[in-house]
Amino acid sequence: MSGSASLIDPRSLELFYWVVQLGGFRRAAEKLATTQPAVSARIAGLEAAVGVRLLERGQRRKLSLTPQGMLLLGYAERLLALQAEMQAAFAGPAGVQGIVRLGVAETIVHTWFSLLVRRLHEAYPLLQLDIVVDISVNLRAALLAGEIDVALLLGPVAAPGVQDVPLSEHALGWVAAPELMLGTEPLGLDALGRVPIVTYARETVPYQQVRALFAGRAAPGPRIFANSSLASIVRMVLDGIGVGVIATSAIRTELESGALTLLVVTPLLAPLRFTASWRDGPGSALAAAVARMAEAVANDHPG
Amino acid sequence: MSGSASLIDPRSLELFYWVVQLGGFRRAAEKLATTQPAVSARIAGLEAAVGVRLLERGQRRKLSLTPQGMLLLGYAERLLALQAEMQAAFAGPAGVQGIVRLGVAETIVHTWFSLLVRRLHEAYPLLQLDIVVDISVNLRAALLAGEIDVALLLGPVAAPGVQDVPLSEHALGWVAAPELMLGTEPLGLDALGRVPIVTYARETVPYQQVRALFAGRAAPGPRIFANSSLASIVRMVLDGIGVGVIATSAIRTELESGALTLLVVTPLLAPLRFTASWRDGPGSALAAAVARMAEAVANDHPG
DNA sequence: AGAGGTTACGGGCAGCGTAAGGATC
DNA sequence: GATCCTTACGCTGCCCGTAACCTCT
Repeated sequence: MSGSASLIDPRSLELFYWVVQLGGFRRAAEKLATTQPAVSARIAGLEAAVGVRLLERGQRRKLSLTPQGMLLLGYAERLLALQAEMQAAFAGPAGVQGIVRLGVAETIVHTWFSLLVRRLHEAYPLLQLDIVVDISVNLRAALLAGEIDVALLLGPVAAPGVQDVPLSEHALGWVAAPELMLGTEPLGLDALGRVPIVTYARETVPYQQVRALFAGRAAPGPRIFANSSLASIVRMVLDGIGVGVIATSAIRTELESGALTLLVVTPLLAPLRFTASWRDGPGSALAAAVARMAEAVANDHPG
Repeated sequence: MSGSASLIDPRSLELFYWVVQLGGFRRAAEKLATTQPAVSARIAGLEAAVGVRLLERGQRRKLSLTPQGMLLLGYAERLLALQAEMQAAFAGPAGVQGIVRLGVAETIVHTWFSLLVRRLHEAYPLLQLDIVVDISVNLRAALLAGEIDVALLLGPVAAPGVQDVPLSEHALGWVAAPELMLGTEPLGLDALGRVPIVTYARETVPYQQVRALFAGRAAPGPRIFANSSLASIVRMVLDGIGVGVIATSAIRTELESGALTLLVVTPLLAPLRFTASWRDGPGSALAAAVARMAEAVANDHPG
């Protein structure tokens, strides 16, 4: 009957845990930095070991747990928690090692992100980072899909199993190259509507904010140049293509050198509120440490 | 400093646990069916992983734990207990597998032992047995040294960490070949003292009992042939060398066929009280199962 | 001198990755 | 057709066992 062949391998158990958490073999393979066939084989081995099916991978491309799978998942969680506790008890900060997949919004890349990386490297010399830069909406999806472990994004993510800690606020500013000669007087929306507005990509908060400002006005909406690359946006504004809506903290150098000037505009744009967000659970200690470090660095460098 | 190289391997943790429990690398290697170099390597790996020494193997050929070793041992116990619980939850009886090193007193070998083996094989088809037959005093030492997992011996062992369950009693009988013509009348010690007495080895309970019977008597003590092999003892008695002191249950066939006759002797010898004894602790479930099975079989076959 | 632990070295095998094959929407 | 899981296969690298060496009683 139940051909219980070998003993339950703790290593496979971790894989099983992540397969369930992330809802797929492929996801788990990514998370654990291996390949899908390896995951298949290990899960198959686990099922052989317990003698029954653990996962129903049949219908609607959705994985579901068998009753025994539920039972095993419970043990897996307890075992992983205990292991994590043990590792933590022995590995001082200098001994911590592992891979953290970190998603970062571009604004943060252009402010204090490299400082965070440096601090992390000092505190955890063995830590490896896989860095993905993308817009917040994509980072959020990636975090929920388990493709990244921590995200520094416009948050909070506010999803079950995800922790958020607030980082510093970054004010959005209207900026332009001096050659546009928009002056230093307060400007209204009418004045702005006549030049192109250069800002972040279509799915982002700043883009939506700008769009909302002009919505419902009689005058025709402004031309908005959405751009997924912050460096590119800055270039365009420097070149006088239009006015930019950019987090001022990301262009501190250009503002201080006078290459860009800050316009006084009413109404104000709401500041960007970033969070460090990570999936909670066993083994999330590293992710949490990264998030906490980000919090500390952000506090040292207010937007 | 602490060159924390890799993660703590649960497999090595089990080895570490047994090294501490059994007080030596060699013992642990035996227990886990591997070699001493393998144990050395794994412990060294473990110490590299946590970055500190776990065992002091210096002085007086005695292993002692460092403080970190104590800490790790605690985690090892918790982890192993959890693993054992998980295995038990999944492995129905038919799925149980493992190796049990079983020590057996020879008297039991000659009564119901083969039935026990058969029952065990039926109940746990994947169970492997390593059987050692020896006299009880040696079995006790082997059990305490961790060289065997369960012993069926003249008990109880009555040591910390060792569980005892009583098995059936086996009466010791005075027996002789009919040709000796000792009759069916009650015999006294004087009559017995004139013929050699054949019984178990010098370190055994029956030998000591016989010796004690004649101690303090004026008459010269009897000649006692101590023999470590029960088969050999029976052979000698069958051949008329002398009278035997043997557990009657072990020579049921010979008594029923009339090849040996039971003598009526006063005073009576105390019956042999066997126990099934095993080391308690994580992973002892199999050993306990064997002991319980022995108890059941013994109850079915009273001495 | 003998038991216990370490070091050195060769071979076997588990488990991984690549690549091709279904199945299901 | 795209996505996800499974199967097939060759290979690497880990870990074990054998053997020689060291150390302490």
